[in-house]
Amino acid sequence: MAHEKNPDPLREFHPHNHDHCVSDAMAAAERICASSGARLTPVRRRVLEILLEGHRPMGAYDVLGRLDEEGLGDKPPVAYRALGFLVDHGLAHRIERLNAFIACPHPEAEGHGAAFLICRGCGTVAEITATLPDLPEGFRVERTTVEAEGLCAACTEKAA
Amino acid sequence: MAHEKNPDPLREFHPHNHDHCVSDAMAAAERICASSGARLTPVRRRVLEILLEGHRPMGAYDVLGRLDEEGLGDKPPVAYRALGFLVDHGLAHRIERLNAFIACPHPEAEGHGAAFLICRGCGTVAEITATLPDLPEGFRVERTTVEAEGLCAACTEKAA
DNA sequence: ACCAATTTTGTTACAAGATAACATTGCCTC
DNA sequence: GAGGCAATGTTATCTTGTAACAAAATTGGT
Repeated sequence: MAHEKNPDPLREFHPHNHDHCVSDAMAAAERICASSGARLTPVRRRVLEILLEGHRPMGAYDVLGRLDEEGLGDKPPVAYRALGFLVDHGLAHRIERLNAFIACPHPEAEGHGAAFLICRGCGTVAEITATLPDLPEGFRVERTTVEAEGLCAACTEKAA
Repeated sequence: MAHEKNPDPLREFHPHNHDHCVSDAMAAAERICASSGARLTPVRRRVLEILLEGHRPMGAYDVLGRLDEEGLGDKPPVAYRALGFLVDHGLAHRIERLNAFIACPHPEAEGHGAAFLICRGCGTVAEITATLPDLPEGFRVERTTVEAEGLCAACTEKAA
């Protein structure tokens, strides 16, 4: 099987073989779409690749710029629609604090409460799994946004 | 003393004497600014009142519209600067999912990790205190954004 | 009281982010 | 191959947010 459960949650902050991230996540995306009947069309697939290759949060207009270079579209809705599809299917996430999008590194482990560590030094974002504790009764939670901004280990050292 | 520790965290979802929210929070804001040397100037004070009276998240341009009606300014930086001041001093919070701002109902209980319950039915937002569990070592968290979208009890019933 | 330094306000002009609305094309099903 | 639905193409506009600089007000030192 393909997905161990996110072996090193802070992997993003260290050097690692990034080609594997891309190919693993693309394969997972194919499986997910195949099994749910969702259509991973060329633009959608390419946007996911762009996010995975970028390996950092990208604004919709950053993505659109890439699409434009490749002749895949130059109007905002092109990017927003593809990104919307990816987010809806759990293949990418929106980082609210950054108005940006990032590929999900392990989309098959989903249902999970995703949380994000955002390094303000280097801009790297790591996705981790975090469950919110003890919210009061009487409110039915449907979606959560959990984002922590701070400094990764390397940037903390540099700043010292 | 003024602040018990947020007796009913879901108060926002029920009828309550809202004048008390406004006057209590304004008094707390005065104390906080006085003790920290921050200047609660007329526009800043009025923006805080507007947020408290609105009692729900308001966009910067909603606030600006109110200021304009009152002759206090009609250019975006006027609103953004006042809102920035209030957020910096813990008197208001930014709700990232909504690109909006809401007054903090108990600014003197701060240092707290604020979290927000956003009802997608009625638009009400309640601020609660929640501490994030077990983030991995090796990342120094400075600020957190925790927002949960869902349905409050009343809206859940209506939807049933 | 006066001066210098700092903070706050006023204003212009944009930059950046996002979507509504509608026309067109492609895809699947019967 | 006709009808229905999903996806794309396109226009135009709307919302949100800021950089940059000028002017005024406040503070603090002497």
